[in-house]
Amino acid sequence: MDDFKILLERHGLRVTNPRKLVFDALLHSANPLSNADVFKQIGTIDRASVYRTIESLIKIGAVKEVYIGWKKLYELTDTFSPHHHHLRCIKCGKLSHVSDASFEKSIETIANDRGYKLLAHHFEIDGICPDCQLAIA
Amino acid sequence: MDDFKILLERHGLRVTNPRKLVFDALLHSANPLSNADVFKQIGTIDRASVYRTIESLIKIGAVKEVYIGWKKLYELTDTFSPHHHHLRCIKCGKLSHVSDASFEKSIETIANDRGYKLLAHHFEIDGICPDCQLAIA
DNA sequence: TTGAGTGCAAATCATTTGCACGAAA
DNA sequence: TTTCGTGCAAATGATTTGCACTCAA
Repeated sequence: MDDFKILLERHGLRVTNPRKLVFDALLHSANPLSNADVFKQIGTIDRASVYRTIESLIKIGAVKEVYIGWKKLYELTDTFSPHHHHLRCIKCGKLSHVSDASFEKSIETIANDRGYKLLAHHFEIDGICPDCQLAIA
Repeated sequence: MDDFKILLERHGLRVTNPRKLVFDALLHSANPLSNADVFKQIGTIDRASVYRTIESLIKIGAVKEVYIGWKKLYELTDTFSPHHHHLRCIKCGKLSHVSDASFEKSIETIANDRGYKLLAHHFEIDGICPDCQLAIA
């Protein structure tokens, strides 16, 4: 949270209550949250403020967008939580984090081979988790 | 197009003009299209029909959703166009198709290692294409 | 002929914007 | 004090839905 305040200040942004609340909600959530999720979870700030706050937190690099199950969600950037992707169970909705160095490496290779300067990548796996496979069988 | 008609019939769906037009628009487009793109390109059918048509084409497995630059777009499934991912230039917006067998293989490995039954995966690379790198330098 | 599919219009839901007030710096 | 950021409310935009009519089978 201190790092977050410093980041705000470094970008000339004020440390306000809504910004702290949004950051905190994302920090304490195991999964990425939608705009509406953040709004509902906090309860005391306006919808529009949630939109505007998330937007500025993205600008300063504290938050990033991810897509899970075709919805736009938000989570803290790699600065605040380690780089990972999501493995989603389509039955129970459970999300697992995936960190795989060789996978990340092959993404670099793909971009480099084609002469692209790699900036970002987005990745999600949808499947059925072990528990749900048992439940079905 | 004949395969498409057969697919519709196999699912008990009628071969209608809107369905043929939407399929045709996607078939002849080099890039995935948004709902609005399809609507504008066809011009003669209703917005709501585009939504409903795309929805049913997804159900029968003719069309799939892809995310490019955080927008929901549609393209034909692997049945009608080979499996690939997108490499996007954030400067000029150009899209390239990426097919990489070893990459696909590593996705299977990730899912298998974790005991998941792999159903689908979504992947996009954002970068700067060779042309735009030259233009900047 | 007849019911699935369409167009139209209205409803709903998500997101953005303008403005005046409140609170960080 | 002086703006920046917020809440409120209204505007915009995207998507969905109900209904009556049309046309594929």
